Formats: sequence, C-alpha cells, structure tokens
Amino acid sequence: MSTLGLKLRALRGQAGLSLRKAAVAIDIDVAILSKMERGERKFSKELVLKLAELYKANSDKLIIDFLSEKVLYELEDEDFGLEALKVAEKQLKYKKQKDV
Amino acid sequence: MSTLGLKLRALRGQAGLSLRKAAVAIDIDVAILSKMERGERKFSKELVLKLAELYKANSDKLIIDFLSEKVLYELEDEDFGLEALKVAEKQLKYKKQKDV
DNA sequence: CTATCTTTGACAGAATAAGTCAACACATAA
DNA sequence: TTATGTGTTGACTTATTCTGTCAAAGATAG
Repeated sequence: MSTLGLKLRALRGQAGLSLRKAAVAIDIDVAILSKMERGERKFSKELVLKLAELYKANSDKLIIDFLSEKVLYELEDEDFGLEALKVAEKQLKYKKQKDV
Repeated sequence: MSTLGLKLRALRGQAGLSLRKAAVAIDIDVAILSKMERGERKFSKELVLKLAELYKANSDKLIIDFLSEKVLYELEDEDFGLEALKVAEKQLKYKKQKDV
C-alpha cells in the first residue's frame, strides 16, 4: 500500500540487489528493510537518501514521496484533511515568499 | 508562533475565562494549556474539540488549523515541502473520489 | 501587601518508534 | 537429500518522544 516502498523495491530490483545485500550496503537489518518496503514500518529520510544513492536513482522524487506519505499518515481519515492541506500550503507559500 | 494557540487564546478571552478556569473545565493541568496556547506543546484533537465547545466556537475551522499545523510541523524546513503537499493533495483527492 | 493569573522547569510515567535476533517458508541447484 | 539464496514474521530490547504532575516564581490588579 506504500507508494514509496513499492518504488524502492522496484528500484532495488532494477539494481539487481537482494534484500540482504541492499540492507548490508546501507547498514541496517534485513528485517527492517523488508518491513519498510512493504509499508509495515516507516522509512527515515536518511535511509531513503542512502537507498537512492545505492540504486543510483533521483532522490528528489523519492524524498517528495517520503514526505507526502508522512503527511498523509498524519491526516489518516480526517474529514477535513483536504482543507488542512490547502491551509498548510498557503502558509508554506507565504513563509517561503517571506524568506526571500 | 502558533496560529491555533493564538486563536484559542483569543477565544478564551472572548469567553471571559482565565487559564485556570478553562483548564479545570476541560480537566487538564493549567501548565499544559498555557504551553499549548503558546505553541510550546502540541494540542491534541480532543482538547481542541473540548475547547471549541467550551468557548462556543466553530470547531471545524479550529480542527483544520490543528491539522494544518500538524502537517507543517512534519515538513519543518524541508526543501520539497510544497511539492510534497501537492502530491499528498492529489493522492487524497483520488482516495476520496474512489470512496464515493 | 494579598490575591489571582500565567509562565517556567524539572521530573516521572506512558506510549511510540527503532533496532536486534532467530526462526520460518519457499524455491532452486548440486 | 543437502545446501544456498530469497523474503517474511514475531518476540524481544532499547531509545526516543509525548504526556501529565508538581512546585516555584513572575506578572498584574485591587
């Protein structure tokens, strides 16, 4: 069910790496990577970056997926999730503009 | 710095309630409410709803602010925060549509 | 000053997340 | 059969974060 997990699993396949080898390469337990790819555990930003490098993939898009999932997790099944996202967007835009 | 905190503090003022009285009314420690209003601690959804009722205020908007803040907190100073929000929005819309 | 309101920090306990490990099931090759 | 490589699972420990409690102190009005 996790977009990010599916993508990273596919990328691992394209890189020709087994779960074990990938896990060793980024220095985590195989169990964790297995669970992360299947959405049973959350990725950390650091791991996503490490995997992107290992798979020679574009990290920007993966990070965006990572953050998006994080956000959606917070909103779960909230009635006003969409409205909240719009408010958040507005505030973020304002903040960015102000910083320039 | 917290929009929600400021709003709830203002509403409390309009309701003519002291921090203590409001805290007692919703059954939490004064210290917690004080910190929440000033953004030092996060509100919980339940408390926001209780306060909305206590202040006779519209809870929908407050909940939206609550969720929005939660989301922005997750994104902190991420470079791709805005992009992530857009992706999240797209996915949420899709999910909603699917549910109908 | 006294009384009330608010803020602050230190602390303990609860809840959640993260990491470790061993065993399992399955497939395939020798 | 045995051996090897694949991924999955659950139980467990440790670490981190979140919450609530309390006492003390600062601020302000009467």
